[in-house]
Amino acid sequence: MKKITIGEAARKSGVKVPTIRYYEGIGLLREPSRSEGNQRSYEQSDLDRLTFIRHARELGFEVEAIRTLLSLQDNPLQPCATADAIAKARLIEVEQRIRSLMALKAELEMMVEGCGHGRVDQCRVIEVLADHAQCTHHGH
Amino acid sequence: MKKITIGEAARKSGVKVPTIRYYEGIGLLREPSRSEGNQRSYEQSDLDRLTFIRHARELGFEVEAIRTLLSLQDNPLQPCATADAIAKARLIEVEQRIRSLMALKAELEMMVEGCGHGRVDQCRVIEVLADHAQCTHHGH
DNA sequence: CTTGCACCTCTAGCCACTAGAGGATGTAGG
DNA sequence: CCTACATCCTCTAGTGGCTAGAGGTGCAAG
Repeated sequence: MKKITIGEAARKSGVKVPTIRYYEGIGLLREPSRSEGNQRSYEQSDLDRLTFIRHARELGFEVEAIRTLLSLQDNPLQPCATADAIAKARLIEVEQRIRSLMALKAELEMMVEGCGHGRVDQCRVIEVLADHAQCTHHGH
Repeated sequence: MKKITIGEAARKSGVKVPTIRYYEGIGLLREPSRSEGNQRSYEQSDLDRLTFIRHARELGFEVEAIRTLLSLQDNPLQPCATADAIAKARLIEVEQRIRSLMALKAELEMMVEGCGHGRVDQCRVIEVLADHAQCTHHGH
């Protein structure tokens, strides 16, 4: 089994070196064995775990959720209801966030389109910010 | 001019009491006058400013951007190109974020739909997280 | 043997708040 | 006037998820 340095692990997993050490610190990643000179030495399974973590982070899962998902991965005979629930909860969050951002987009477009590039006292951007009643979307 | 306490200002502006003090600390809000007992006393103009700030924060503008927008509001004879640029930059950010979230949504839906509610070793959620190659969207 | 990069630990900083301790003030009722 | 009790005050520290930097050690190529 060949030794993988932290730098190599970073390149292969796409997780930055300090972030790998951080994940070890918070217990997402096991403490790897060390070389004689006290340098971390990883195996393929660590790379897999790092890739899992990176992917989950990109999907916006919080570290605590990832901790749960990893422990599920480590116990493959358990029912997957928990994993399902975590993913569903995240899906709902994402859907809400999209809706909210669409409303913001509409409002920002209104501001930008209405800007006549004149002076601030006629600027739609400042005006809309100052007067919330002008928003078409009142969800916020 | 009637005195507005910080609690009233919070209720009327929708900005929480500690956040108002925080905004004062970072110089977004002027230091208000004080009562004899050293309690903050606000005016209508402070409420307007707080509402402006809250609205801008809801639109996702960063505090530094808001600082700039507020200084523009204070100098209405300036050209509004800066305000326009800030709003446009934020619009582009929002559009990118929406695109990215749509991709995440698709991926999460795939995970959730594929989950047969069986055991973890057949769970699509865990599987997709572990194997990035299964993603249809490779933007991340 | 030296150069220079990658590694080590540790602390502090980022953003925009939020929480809590410990104490002072203001107000309504008795 | 006294007593509750909410609200206010300042100050420090914590949140999440890293990131930056200081100050030092290991290791491989030339």
